[in-house]
Amino acid sequence: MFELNLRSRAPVYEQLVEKIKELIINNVLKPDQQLPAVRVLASELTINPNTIQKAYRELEHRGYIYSVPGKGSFVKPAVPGTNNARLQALEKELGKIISEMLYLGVPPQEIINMVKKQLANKEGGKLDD
Amino acid sequence: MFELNLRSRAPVYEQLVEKIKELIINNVLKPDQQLPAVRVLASELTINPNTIQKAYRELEHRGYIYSVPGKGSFVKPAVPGTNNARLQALEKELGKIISEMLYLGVPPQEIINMVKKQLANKEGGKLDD
DNA sequence: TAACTGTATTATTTATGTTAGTACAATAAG
DNA sequence: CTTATTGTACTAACATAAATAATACAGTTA
Repeated sequence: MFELNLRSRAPVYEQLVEKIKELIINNVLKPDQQLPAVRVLASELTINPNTIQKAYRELEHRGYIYSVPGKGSFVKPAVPGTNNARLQALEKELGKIISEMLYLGVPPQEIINMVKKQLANKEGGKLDD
Repeated sequence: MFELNLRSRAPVYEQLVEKIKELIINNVLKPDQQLPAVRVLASELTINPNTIQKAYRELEHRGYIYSVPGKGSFVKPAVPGTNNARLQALEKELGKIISEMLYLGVPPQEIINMVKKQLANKEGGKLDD
């Protein structure tokens, strides 16, 4: 499914959260699609099932998946306009990145072009549906 | 100078790195300006000098400050076009944020408007010089 | 019933962050 | 030269978090 960097200073469960979140955001994992079972994924990645469960618990807490005992864990369909807190955090992050780009000497117009280019790429990516 | 969240899961030295980096990027700390001495800042924040030194070491490694034994630690002037690796990382981060905004239902045009608004704010901030 | 799901619990090991205390060389000012 | 500052280095001790290991239990499905 994906790979992990065991040497990284970032905890394994955090890496898992980021990777899976990324797959969900990029629509590689579709809404209501079932995720690998805790034990299965643990076996594939040769890490402890508890670590997977910790990642799944975190993903559920952040609203990206939902788990049903006895059935499995599934991708939670996104409901637009629901996550204003997260959106506000993203806008703040965006501000930090822009500030640092300016600091590194990138002209404002080039930053806008970067964004437009990224948006164009994502639109193209929607053809995955 | 600033405040720290000792209850946060983020290590104190990492918080320090982020805060100081932010002050440098936003030009609150000017190029070649001297930073507080390791022991002084440790005393102000009532934390161990070793923790401050660890943060300073990290900041120096990332290219934001330079330290001279016997003299002090200073803000390193940014040289545009020098940090392509960091710029590439920022562009990647930017992509992630844009992807998540789209995922949350933000229209592309609104994202561009956000960026333009942020850029306008930063231009205004340049009046600090 | 049997084989799967998620979930919970306890104990142990390992890694990292933080503090504490001490020490040394370079710099600047008296 | 002396003194007080600076950054830097080192070891030891402690606290916390991450990760593993080994079970166990309840809900679901065939």
